[in-house]
Amino acid sequence: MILSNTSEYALRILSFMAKDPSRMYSAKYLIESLHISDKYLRRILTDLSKKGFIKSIQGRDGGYVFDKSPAQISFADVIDAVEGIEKYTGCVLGFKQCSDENPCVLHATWIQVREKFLSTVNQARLSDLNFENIYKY
Amino acid sequence: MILSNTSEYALRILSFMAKDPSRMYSAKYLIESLHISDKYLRRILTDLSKKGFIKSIQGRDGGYVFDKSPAQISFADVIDAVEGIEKYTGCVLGFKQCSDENPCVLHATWIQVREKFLSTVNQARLSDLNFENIYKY
DNA sequence: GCAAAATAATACTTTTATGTAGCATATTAT
DNA sequence: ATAATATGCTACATAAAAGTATTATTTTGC
Repeated sequence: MILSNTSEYALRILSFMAKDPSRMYSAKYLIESLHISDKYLRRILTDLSKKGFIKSIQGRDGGYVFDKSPAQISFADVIDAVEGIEKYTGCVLGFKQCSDENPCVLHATWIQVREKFLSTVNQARLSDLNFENIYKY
Repeated sequence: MILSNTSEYALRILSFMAKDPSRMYSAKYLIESLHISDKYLRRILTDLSKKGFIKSIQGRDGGYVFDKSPAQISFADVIDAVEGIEKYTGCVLGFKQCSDENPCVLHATWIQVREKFLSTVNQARLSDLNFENIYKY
């Protein structure tokens, strides 16, 4: 249920940028706003660029802009890009052969949670967030 | 969504024992049946004993038996005992001040997943499993 | 009593995720 | 041109989770 720190940071960055989705954000500004450590944040930004969510503008006055509309980016896309979604789709007991046809003892219970997770993260888009509170810390 | 290996193993052990909940299981037999590494499994068994789910019977012909009825043990109890449930109850973006009253930008979306997770693991009991398949690997 | 067979405790090793440092490369305002 | 200010890459450092080894303790059958 908990995402990795890397996914958490990636979502934090992109959802922050989504408030004003056409402007450019320098890494420096993101570091100051989001309080994620410099190099780690830069690595995630590079990753998100490679995966096509944002694009980098190098050189003086450079930064990052969305390369794809936030309306086209689901939470699942982001999670999958930075850590892989497979981790969240497997058997809760770790059995590789577990499936609807060949269920483990916890399958019927767990599938409810997993389906809710997958349907939610697949449907949720960066364009549809509540920007009343933008936490900084 | 994914549990830690330790939680996964704890659930694997207890759900295995729940098939025949009054018998005694030696660590040796559990190792052979569940293919969890010897020392790691023993540590989890010791943990589960201390937390009162099972009790150990020492000495020759010893082993482990349920100390509490499987009907009284929810998935949440097990997860909480071995790794703490707090990890699964916090803000998806890691904001400590995030709450229904003071939501982060992803709160409304994520709360659906979290509530489903929590209600499921709180309600599910070790006594109500489908024992058609017991995987060994 | 004592050997056998079990659990218990402690400390160590390995692996993975997270975080950091330093240098290389790219672009543009001047 | 070039200095300034960005991003990009590679390798290293730290922390936490996972897994292992060793030795101690407990109980029972004989």
